[in-house]
Amino acid sequence: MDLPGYHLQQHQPLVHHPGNYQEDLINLEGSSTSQEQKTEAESRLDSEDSCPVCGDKVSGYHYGLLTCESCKGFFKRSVQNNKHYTCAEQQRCPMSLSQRKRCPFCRFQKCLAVGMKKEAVRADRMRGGRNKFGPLYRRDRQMKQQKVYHQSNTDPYRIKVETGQIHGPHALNDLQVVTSCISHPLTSEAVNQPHMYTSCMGQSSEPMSLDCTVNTNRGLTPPSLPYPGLYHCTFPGHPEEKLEVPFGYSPVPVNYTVDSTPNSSFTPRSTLESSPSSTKTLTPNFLSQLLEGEQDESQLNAKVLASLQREQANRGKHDRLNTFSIMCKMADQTLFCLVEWARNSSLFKELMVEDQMVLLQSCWSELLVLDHLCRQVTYGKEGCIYLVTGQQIEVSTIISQAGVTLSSLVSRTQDLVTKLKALHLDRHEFVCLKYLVLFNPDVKSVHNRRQVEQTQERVNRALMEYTQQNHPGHCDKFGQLLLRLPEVRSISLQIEDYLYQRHLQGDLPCNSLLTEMLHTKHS
DNA sequence: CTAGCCTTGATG
DNA sequence: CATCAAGGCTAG
Repeated sequence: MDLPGYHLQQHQPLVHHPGNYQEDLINLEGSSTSQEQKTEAESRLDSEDSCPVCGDKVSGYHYGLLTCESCKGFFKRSVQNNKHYTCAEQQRCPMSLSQRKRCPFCRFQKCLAVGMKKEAVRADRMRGGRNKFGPLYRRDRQMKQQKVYHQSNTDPYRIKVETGQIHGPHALNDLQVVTSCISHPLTSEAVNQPHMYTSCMGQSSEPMSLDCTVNTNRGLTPPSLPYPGLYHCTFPGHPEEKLEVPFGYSPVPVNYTVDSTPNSSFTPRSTLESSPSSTKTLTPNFLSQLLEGEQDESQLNAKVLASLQREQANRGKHDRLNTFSIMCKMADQTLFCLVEWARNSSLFKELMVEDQMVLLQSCWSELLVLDHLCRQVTYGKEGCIYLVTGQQIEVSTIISQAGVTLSSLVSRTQDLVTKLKALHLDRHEFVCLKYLVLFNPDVKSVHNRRQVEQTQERVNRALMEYTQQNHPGHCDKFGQLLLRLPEVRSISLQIEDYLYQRHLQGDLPCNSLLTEMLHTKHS
């Protein structure tokens, strides 16, 4: 079995057998030999100083980060000679010690994706001395030292998992830990924060049916509504939560006008109710009501994690989901929650169902990206990605094991996280951005364009007032937030392309809302 | 073209 | 003066 996109083998130059996810899982179940354990430990130690581009031995900081000598030279030649390579494949060639020579295009792309800096190649070819990245290297070194100290002392992930298993310290990388948590609920319970196992665990202990109603109703739905999954589905892990909207039902009269009843379903609320902040905006209740639809993160974590664990448990030992599939399932369930969020939103309910569908079809990936970004800004630690299950993966682990496209996606997204963290994006602003993305009047085939437009403008105004009132010192936070949206869109489009490619290769788990969304756009 | 080794020179 | 990231050189 191979692990598409996660070229584990590149990363483990000393491993005798190529990286094999299924084997990793089996090993975790206690069948690994001491030889295998040794190689895993070796590979873990290797990953500490292996080149993020090809996995070879690091020779020092070059052009912005720790790389090997050959990638340093390759990057230098490429930039100095202004090389323009082309890829004979799909621009996602694997990069490893043995394969790095095959495709200079993908190698160079990966160099850029992991963060090698063209600016560090000197135009004047001056030798010796230091450049402006000197301080960066020093900080990086300090950070790495702190991280090693932190991990060996306080990181609950590694310590708990490893004491639970037979492995010595650093035997597992983050991805293996995350996936093994899903495969071994008992282990992960010890691994994750205790608060995650409070409210949701008992809700549905029966086996999940992932091929819930997402696709099975396809034949029964009217042809005019090409998108059965969107409105006929249950949360994968919660069959009892059946939330179906009859297709003929439209909550708003056809002759709806915004001016006569601008927010019929948006009644002002008592001030006794939990208002998350003391905002003195003209529309404080409007914002707090937008915020009401937000799901509690720890409940969401537990729900998704439990659902994935159930799915994995129901699979045969040799039928386990691989890392990529697990990530897809996470995205799929997040997507499901986002669709639910929209459908439960009073503003959204005011739209006609057809418009609801085209809006969601148009912006689902942007909502996913926004949701991910908010999670990182709120919970993500420096250099880590916080998953919807509450688990964390180090960015460097992903980048070192991912293909070119995925690496660049992760890098772009992390750059955006950094910018949003610097802006101190809060929950109110995040909700507004979600609504701004959802109510996009430029979507083709929206019937009631004016209604969408006016809602978007209303949210936009609320966001502007909120940022001005709550961050008066931060000049133009509003504008800065809006300026991030084009990048969100761009990333989401790249993700759609990537996922569709993987889907065509049969890498995506079937029967998912995700694949259905991808199909709708490409049909 | 690749990649290992060599030379250079600002920085602390 | 040691360090170490730049660029240079060259056999394969």
